Amino acid sequence: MRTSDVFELLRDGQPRTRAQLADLSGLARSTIASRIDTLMKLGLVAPYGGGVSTGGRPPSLLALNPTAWVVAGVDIGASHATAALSDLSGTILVERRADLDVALGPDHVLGWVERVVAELLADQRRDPRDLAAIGMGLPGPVEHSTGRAINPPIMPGWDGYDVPGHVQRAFDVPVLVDNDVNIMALGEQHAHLPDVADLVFIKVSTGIGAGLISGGQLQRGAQGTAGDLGHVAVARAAEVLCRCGNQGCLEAVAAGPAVARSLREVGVDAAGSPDVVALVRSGDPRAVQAVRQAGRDLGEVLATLVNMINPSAIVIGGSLADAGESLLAGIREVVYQRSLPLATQHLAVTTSRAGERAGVIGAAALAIGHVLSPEHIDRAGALVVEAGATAGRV
Amino acid sequence: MRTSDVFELLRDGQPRTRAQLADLSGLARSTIASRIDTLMKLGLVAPYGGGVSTGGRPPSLLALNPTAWVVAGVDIGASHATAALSDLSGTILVERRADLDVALGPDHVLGWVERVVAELLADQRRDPRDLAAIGMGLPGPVEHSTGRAINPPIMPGWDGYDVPGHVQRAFDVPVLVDNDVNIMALGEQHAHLPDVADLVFIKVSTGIGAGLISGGQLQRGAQGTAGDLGHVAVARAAEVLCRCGNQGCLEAVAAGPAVARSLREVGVDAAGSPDVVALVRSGDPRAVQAVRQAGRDLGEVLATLVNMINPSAIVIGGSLADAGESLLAGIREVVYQRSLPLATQHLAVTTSRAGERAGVIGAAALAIGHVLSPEHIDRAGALVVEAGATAGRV
DNA sequence: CGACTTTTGACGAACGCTCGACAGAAGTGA
DNA sequence: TCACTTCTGTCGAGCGTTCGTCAAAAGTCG
Repeated sequence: MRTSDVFELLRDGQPRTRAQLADLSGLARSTIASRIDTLMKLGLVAPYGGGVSTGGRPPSLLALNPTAWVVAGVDIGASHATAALSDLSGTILVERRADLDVALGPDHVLGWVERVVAELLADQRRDPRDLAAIGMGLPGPVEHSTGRAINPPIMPGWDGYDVPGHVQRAFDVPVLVDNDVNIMALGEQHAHLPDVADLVFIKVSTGIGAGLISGGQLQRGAQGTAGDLGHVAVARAAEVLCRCGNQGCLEAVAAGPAVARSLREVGVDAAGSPDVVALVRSGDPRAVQAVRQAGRDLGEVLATLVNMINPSAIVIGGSLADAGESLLAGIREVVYQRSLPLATQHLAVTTSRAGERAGVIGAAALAIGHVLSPEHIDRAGALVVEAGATAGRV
Repeated sequence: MRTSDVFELLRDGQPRTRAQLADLSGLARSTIASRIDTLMKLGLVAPYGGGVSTGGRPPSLLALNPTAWVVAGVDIGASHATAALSDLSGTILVERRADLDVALGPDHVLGWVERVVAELLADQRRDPRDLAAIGMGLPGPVEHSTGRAINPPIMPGWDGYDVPGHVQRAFDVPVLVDNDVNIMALGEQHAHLPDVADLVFIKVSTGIGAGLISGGQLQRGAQGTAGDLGHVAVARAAEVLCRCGNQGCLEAVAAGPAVARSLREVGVDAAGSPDVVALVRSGDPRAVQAVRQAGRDLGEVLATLVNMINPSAIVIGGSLADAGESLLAGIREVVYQRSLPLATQHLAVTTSRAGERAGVIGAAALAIGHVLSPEHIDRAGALVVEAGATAGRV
């Protein structure tokens, strides 16, 4: 069948003529035509304006049609949840956010997810059958291959729960689940496209975690616990006891609650990340200093990370990242001093481009990556051909 | 063509009958038969003893034939070089080692390589055309995609040199080049097969470097400099000046020369790693203590690495690794204390299984991975079919 | 030793994919 | 308006792949 290899040529979003596709693929124009036909039946490819005539009939430009299907991206946090609908280019069409305690358990939370996704579909006047896949992020360790949470610390009732199974009773589509920080890393990668094969996303809020994208692939590690930065040792935390029971953890000095605590110790009233951020924005020098120091502590760990996995971008997100340049300055200060020049010469250290939406964008990207994979396209193409279907039903 | 998907079923080395292959692949027995025929013409698959009859004609077992082709694995060190011939299972058939200064330049060194590989082929009475590919490791940063060294510190004359181009004038086969530590990581992965998708190899000798295999893939990073452990900061080195010009580098306290220096400071005569290892083996308590401390320093960095990329095995190699358990004990002491239980519960910290041969085994594995890739197999299969060739010539 | 069972290799039919050709459509330029 | 150019879509021919069948081969079992 190999419908997918023609699709791959259009995957970059650039419109092309049939002749160009034939040249690029080496196939005959008529072969291209029949495959384009399949893709147009699926709705994945659509005419894109008219081409410019060179003296004869003008060619028709063809391009990926991002509106063929929609996917849902869901970001479950500890105390809130966001669900969004996205087209196939990763553009968020509609979004809904709610306060929702993950501790209410999977039945309650997934019930909300299913209800809201159905509402969003209705809102967009899309047939539920236009939904091609669902991506979801959970605030704890997830076994990506099965979509189950494993020993999550803050999610009572979720351990080993079959999340895809539950959701698929409502929507019979692929459900991809991953850790929320991994999801956010994917979201940032999407915001930095094209050409970011090696990106590290750091989330600094109540805890500290990282999502690692290396060689274009999300790295999950042997037990799926890769990216656990929070409990790496840093010098300044040597005497500080962490909630994990160990001493010296990064999280114990650089996460939101730790920075707030350090401010309280010098008489500033701050309860958590939001207070700290507000103080920094108001220009409070003690808060700026405290955040910058947290950045240095973080930078100590990131310098090691840079030497080891040599990313091209480090993106800082999470609630404390809203403190902006103060945090970045501390990080850069240490990273550029402690890492090798070769590794840092093209390294960008920035705050999140996707912001609060990183999670849902990444969840949608995970779903899109699945449905636009060659295997999925070929499967869908074979179905539409054999059925002689009239529209993009799969 | 898709000869490769049948080959993939035999890739694990297990012999199977045609009927089993048909079941596994879902193809008809007759289809399997014709593909097996192609693979047997290539020599890649051969009859493997006889099967057990279940009442009728006994089936013939088929298995991958590792002797169909040979590959060369070459490990270039700073002051010595090793070249080996390997069959397709990664078994080293013959090996030659020589003192050879890499600073003599690419012409001299690659001349040696080409001469020795030709000799080894003659030694094994293999036709030079049986050579399918060459894998090579160089002691410095390498751009793997082009096979060129980039800004190598200890390889004058090699910067930007087209290594594959030179070698291919002597042997017209694919030439894969990589960093020597990456190559050794591949060698260890081969020695730990099956099922080591996440392995970190650490080489401790004059310097300290790491080869990272994550998700089954060698991770090279954005500039190809991933795995640079030597210049990560550790607490104990804070005041020590490193050859890189920075202070606090791991290498400055835990590499071979650093350990030797620390011994000289307490009056023990030791020039480098070999002396240190000899002293440890003789039971000198000061040397044991010094090596163990180097292990602790290393462990500090590795604990961070374990939390971040969550490998299933850490393998220690390089000349200082010959000091054995003393070094490992120091590493384990810190890693198991500083890393999260979830990440360490299935973590193995061991010395190299492949030992001095890790480099050539890994270089051979790199070459084998290339020639047994589906693309290469299909290309070779198409050639043998269209040519109606009589033997496994490609 | 002969009947039976199971595998093997060969063969021809069917199928699907790919290609080139051709007629029609949609513009340009005189 | 007409000749010319270029693109589109359809169609039949050709080709390779895949499959089922069948006779021969190579065992087991009574």
